Amino acid sequence: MSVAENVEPLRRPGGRAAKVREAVHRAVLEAVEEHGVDKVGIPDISRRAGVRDSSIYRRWGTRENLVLDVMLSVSERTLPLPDTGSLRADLTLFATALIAYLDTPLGAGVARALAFLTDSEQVAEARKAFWDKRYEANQAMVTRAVERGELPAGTDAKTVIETLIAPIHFRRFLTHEPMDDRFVDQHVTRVIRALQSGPTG
Amino acid sequence: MSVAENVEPLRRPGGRAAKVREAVHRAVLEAVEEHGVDKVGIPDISRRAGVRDSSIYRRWGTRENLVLDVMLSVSERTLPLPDTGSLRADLTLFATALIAYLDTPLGAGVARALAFLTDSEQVAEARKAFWDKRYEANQAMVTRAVERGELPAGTDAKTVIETLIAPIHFRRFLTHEPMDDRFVDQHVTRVIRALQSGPTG
Amino acid sequence: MSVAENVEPLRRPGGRAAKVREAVHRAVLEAVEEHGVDKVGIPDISRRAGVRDSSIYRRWGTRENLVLDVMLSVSERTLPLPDTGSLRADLTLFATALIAYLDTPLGAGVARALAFLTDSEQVAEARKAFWDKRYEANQAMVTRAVERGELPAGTDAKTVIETLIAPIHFRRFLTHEPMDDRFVDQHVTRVIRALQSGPTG
Amino acid sequence: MSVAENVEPLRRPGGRAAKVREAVHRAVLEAVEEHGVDKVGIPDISRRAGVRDSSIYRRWGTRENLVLDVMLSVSERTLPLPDTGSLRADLTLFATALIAYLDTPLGAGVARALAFLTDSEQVAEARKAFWDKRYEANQAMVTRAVERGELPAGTDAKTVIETLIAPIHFRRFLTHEPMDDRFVDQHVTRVIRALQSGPTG
DNA sequence: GGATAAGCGAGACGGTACGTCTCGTCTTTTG
DNA sequence: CAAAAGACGAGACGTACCGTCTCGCTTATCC
Repeated sequence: MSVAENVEPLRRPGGRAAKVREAVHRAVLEAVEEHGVDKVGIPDISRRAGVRDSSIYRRWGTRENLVLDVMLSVSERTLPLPDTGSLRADLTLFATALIAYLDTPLGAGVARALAFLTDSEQVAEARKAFWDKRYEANQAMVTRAVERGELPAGTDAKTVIETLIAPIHFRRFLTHEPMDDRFVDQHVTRVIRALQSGPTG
Repeated sequence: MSVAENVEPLRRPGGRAAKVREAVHRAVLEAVEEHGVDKVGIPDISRRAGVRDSSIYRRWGTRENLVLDVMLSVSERTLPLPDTGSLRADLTLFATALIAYLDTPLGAGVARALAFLTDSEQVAEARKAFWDKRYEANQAMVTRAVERGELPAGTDAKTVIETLIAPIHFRRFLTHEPMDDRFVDQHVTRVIRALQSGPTG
Repeated sequence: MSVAENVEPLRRPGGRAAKVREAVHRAVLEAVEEHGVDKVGIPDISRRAGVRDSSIYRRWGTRENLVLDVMLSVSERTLPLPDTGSLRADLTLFATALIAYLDTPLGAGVARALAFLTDSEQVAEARKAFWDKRYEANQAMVTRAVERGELPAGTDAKTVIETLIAPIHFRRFLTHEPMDDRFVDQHVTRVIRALQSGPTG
Repeated sequence: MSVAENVEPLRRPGGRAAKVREAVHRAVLEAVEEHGVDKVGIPDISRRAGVRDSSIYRRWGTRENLVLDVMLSVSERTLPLPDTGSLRADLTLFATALIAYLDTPLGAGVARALAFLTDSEQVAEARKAFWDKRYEANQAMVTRAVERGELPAGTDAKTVIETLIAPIHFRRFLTHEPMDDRFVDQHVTRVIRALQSGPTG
């Protein structure tokens, strides 16, 4: 049971309810892009959307629910799934796109929201769903590499993706270190090595 | 010039100033451990420390400054620097300790604070200092491995540490996936492979 | 447009808004009577009225607005309008009543508030309205005296009242000299003489 | 026992004590002229005078004492004592000068301070002294008029002055109505009439 | 198509955090 | 050791935000 379903009264599209929902969603995205996810306040949203704050509270209950709902509805926008015929090129492209996306207020907002919203049943669920989808979406990239013999048979797609994206998120959100093409290149090299069979220390 | 220096009037230890400082620091740590870093409010701190909120504002100016100061003053507590004679064992021990530390309210608090405090000159500085120290503290582990021939000559210590800790932080703060010994073992294996010379895709 | 109108959301009497308003007004009057108008603080009012300070700020914005609003709403309570058939008796009665009223915490409070509130558009307006009403309310006293021939035709009512009340306020607020019946008697005598035609030096 | 004596440690003039005193006095006058007597704050004074606030507190104890002390030391500046040979002209000149003086920040400040400082033994004393001196200073004006036969023998000087200045203070401090030459002229006329023997209603 | 139920606009309010400012006291440091 | 320097305690002031509630009206839905 997703937050959205929990929270969204299913009404005929185009009706008043839908209009309010869209206006508010748009407003939240706008606000997130401007000030970051933890500065988004209901009054601001209310003004931007031209919707009374009481209506927002009636529908979403709390700021957190609202933000979460919007973030999830937006998490659909998946990153490009490269298919160049080479694992190295695929990973490089994907990493570059991810870095660019995370520099987007939206990209950063979604990740931050998922990461740092106060924990609750719903948030945990939403988070899991989000990352599951992320991992799943990029499975093909790995499958193809295995088929091409670039990765050992039985390689776990999720592990590959995680190994690839973890340091990127780490730099982006924890250390705030910049990432240039050189970093991406070396990082991809390490990822590929990490996934080969070979010496284990 | 660190935040702490910027903010702390250097007075004779044991004097009133020092007493207030200590009480407030203790209170912040307590509060961080209880509710997490972003729920720490001045009134709460004020009550816990038995220090007037106005005194806190006089000294630290804003909540953010205060939290940052405390987090930094605590960042001294460095993690153990294992020296078992084997890179694999060293990394395993370190990773395990890190995971345990990050499950500590304090460990989580420090990282979250550094990661998510509203950006400012000071916060950026403090963050850089924190991570620099982290990386530097663990340099010996790598140096010794290189000397033992477990890692190629010229291996960058920072890269090793980053490769090791990034996925741990990623899981801890972004995906919130649990990490058991098996994960650590496989992860360390990947890290060691990643740092060898070998196929690059 | 008076402060009160500016500030008072006209809501259904008996509703919550009205209850809050009344509680606060009552509290302000109480406080004014106890400590004088310039010691009335929002926290005190808030406690007395059992109304959150934030609600008071929402409605009145500043302490000054609140005090002013209350003072004005109270300025309705007009002094008695004597009609004894004799100007001298009328003035004496009125002066005596005024002196008694100004010794009231409320009377003193209103006058002091009007006199010494920090100047602003609104305060100036309110002050003018207050005194206009005061002067107007007592016009009849003069009109009747003129009709009886006790004062020259064309005598300005406001001048009469001002001549009567100015020294009373002067003593009450500036010199703090006491005023007894003898003072009133002599004062009224001088007022009546002052308003006759006659030698002008 | 005056406030000043009570409060001023008698030190050698020209010494450091005297310097501080002068600087603070000057600062208070400056501040009074700029913002009015009830907005004068110790921090402001402290900055202006280049004297630590704690030094001010050590010497004067409270803001009120300080203001009072300064106001009194300044109350010496007496208004001109006209001597034109005509009561009417004397009163007109005096009234005009008074009005101008009360429009001065200093003039207004002194009167307001005396009128509205929180009541206390000392304030009451100081107030009485101030007005006594005021009345006394202008006695000659009346004496001469009596000698010239412009006022009845036995006319009380204080009454004359009070009758003259009360409405001026009333307008200046209570109603805030402006006073022009025409007002002064008519007012003086009324004062003179009021003090004659004649009909009393 | 008219009754009815759901939701919205409007406007407070309670509760609370934040940060600024002032007054007067107290301690620490310095000449 | 006394005055200067510098907090500190106490508390008012005003702003902003979150979440709740009430009331009246407009829409959508349903009989």
